[in-house]
Amino acid sequence: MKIATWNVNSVRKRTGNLVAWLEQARPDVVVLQEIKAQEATFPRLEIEAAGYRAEIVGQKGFNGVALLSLHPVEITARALPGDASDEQARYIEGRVATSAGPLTVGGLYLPNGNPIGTEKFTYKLAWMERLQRRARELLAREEMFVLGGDYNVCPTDRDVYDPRAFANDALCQPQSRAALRALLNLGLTDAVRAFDPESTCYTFWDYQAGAWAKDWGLRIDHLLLSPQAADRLAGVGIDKPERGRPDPSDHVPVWCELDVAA
DNA sequence: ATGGTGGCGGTGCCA
Repeated sequence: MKIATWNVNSVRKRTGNLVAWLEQARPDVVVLQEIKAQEATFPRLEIEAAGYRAEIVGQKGFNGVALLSLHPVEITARALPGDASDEQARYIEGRVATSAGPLTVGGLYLPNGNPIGTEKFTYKLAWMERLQRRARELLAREEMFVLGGDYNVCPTDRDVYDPRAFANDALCQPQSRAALRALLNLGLTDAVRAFDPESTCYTFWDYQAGAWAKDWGLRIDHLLLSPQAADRLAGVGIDKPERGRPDPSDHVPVWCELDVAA
């Protein structure tokens, strides 16, 4: 089974690119971030015509996440537990059946947190604490899960085209990185790094300043796997050509292949 | 060069 994540930066603006990618890449499950849409404006017909069922947690104008699947899904969360007052649409989670038992897929859009020194950065760190608690709950089940999404954290300086330029950026703060490491230290596997510990493996290139042409990228979209999922990890990929298409998102899809059947 | 680009929504905010 192929599990993917993609920050599409408006699902309406990206409907053409998204459907073409779904037809070609054919992920079994994909989580989308920054759909910037609610049900009324979500391109459900186009996505269903490509063979996918779609569950969304929408928000007008900002944020918004979705879970698309070729197979039946039981939605297990429409928000990250731990703060009932948090109204931002940043988390969706579902379960699909596989030949090796249930697979839980979480899709997350982790707060950007800029600028540091503000309540936005505080919110980011608090959100990461909640994500760690959710990961602990899922780990206790001793089942396969994948937490995929736009983490808005560059794990190390190797994941940044110019670490000095990002020294004061929320994506590269020691606290952000420590919170991501804490998640990994629970026993999760960064799927891309499991296969490629050295290359840059960027997943995002800013629209500004010709970043794509100069390969000024960041690695901020990740797939974190439970031990039971990591044991079946068969391959990973970053669909970099998507960034070079007309009207691209500033992020590209990241996917992993698990050695299980639907 | 304190810029630059893109999306939303119809003005600044967010990334």
